[in-house]
Amino acid sequence: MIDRKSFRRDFAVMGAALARRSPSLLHEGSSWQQARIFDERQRALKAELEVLQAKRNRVSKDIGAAKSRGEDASDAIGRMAEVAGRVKALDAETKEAEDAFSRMLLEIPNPPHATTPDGVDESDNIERHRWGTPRNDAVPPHWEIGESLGILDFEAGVRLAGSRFSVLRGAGARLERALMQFMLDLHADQHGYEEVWVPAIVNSKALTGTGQLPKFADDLYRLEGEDAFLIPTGEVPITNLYQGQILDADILPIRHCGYTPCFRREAGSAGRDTRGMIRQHQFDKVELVWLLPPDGAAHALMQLLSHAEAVLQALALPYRAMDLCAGDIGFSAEKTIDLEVWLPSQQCYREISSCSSFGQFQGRRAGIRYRDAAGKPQPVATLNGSGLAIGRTLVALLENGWQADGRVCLPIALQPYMGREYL
RNA sequence: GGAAGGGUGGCAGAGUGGCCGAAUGCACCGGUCUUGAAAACCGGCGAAGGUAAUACUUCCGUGGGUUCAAAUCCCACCCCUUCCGCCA
Repeated sequence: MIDRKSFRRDFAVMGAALARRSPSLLHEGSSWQQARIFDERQRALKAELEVLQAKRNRVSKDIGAAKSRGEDASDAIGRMAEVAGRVKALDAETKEAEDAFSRMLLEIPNPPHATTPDGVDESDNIERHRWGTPRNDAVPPHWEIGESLGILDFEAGVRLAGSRFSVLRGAGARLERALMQFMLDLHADQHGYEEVWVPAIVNSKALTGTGQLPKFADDLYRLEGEDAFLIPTGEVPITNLYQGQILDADILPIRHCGYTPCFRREAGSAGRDTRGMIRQHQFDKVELVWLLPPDGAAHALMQLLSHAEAVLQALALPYRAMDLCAGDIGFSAEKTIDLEVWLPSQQCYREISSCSSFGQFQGRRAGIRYRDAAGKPQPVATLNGSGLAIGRTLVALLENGWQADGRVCLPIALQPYMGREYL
């Protein structure tokens, strides 16, 4: 959520930043425009209401005092009955305007950070750096490799749940498990994250806290008849661990890693990546989450990124890092750096990790605060990134480790977890 | 799912219509004392809006109602604890 005070004070500046995402965000009738209208209305009503409330409180106190002296107060009580009625009506009106204002604010995305480059879509993203040497020989797509090894079964996935679900068998299932364990061990032991294990079902409040709701309900699986959703990413439960809390500054930064399954309806991505396990309704991910004072966020994002990169490097997977442009970053993010792994069958880089800084946007929405040097509660800054998406890592390992003899060579780091060198 | 009890500030816990944004204790912050620390003593100490600063307003699980006035009374809902049922 954007800051209300800045919204009022720096309306033009903030609007200009938002326009970098898309000029349509500022159009007539947009949440941005409506928010301003409701805010003005809400403030005017509140001013009027508070004067009345003050009067009511004052006179009520006098009535109480008079009664305790044994005096008759029926005259004042009669006059206050009318005030009470007006307070009630005005209060309802004020609440309505306030709620409308809040609803609009929740629909406004985070203004991009100054260091987020201009651009409208992914073609405007800017490469920061590359690592590793991509192979250029002909490699079959991962689904062919997996099926011929008997470790990937897409038909079974369809039978059980429909398209975009898959089944792993034998060494494939073990590889999925090995990757989770390897990644968690790396982050917990080498990078100093505290590992957490969290629910894969959360309520709407948690999803509002991190920004998935109210705007993106269509992307989520909702449990029927309950205020409960399958998580689209571990970011939601892990960040919301601290929802509504005021944290002591000396425990910051808080840094968590955690494995969760992720569930996405993929509404609107029909036809994209329909084959294979690049885009599934259910996938596994190891997530990295930071909570910290805002001034450390930029530096922390670079550290977080390096932790995600460490996984790719340990697995000897070539990748590149991309600065996402203002038109391509997610709703809650102010800055995002994607890691894209080389997929030889497609001869291109594909997203495998997304590392974002949210500024105080999520801290404000989720009510996660810390005490600054003056002891004042302030929203924390949050950061998160995939470290990494497991399914896509498995895909990358199959293709990058594939040999002409049909076998797949496993990276050394994974061999202890797999108990073998080849698939 | 059934029954009973309960949700108050960082924590514990008092408060059953006005003098309550809320006793008290702990924790925390500042000070006195001390070589230093502890103890003791003195003072401070919830959040949000609002203001130049005050004032003022709101918040006692959530939402509604009664009343001049609600933490306190009424209704609905949510959550927690314990017991029973079920269960990995």
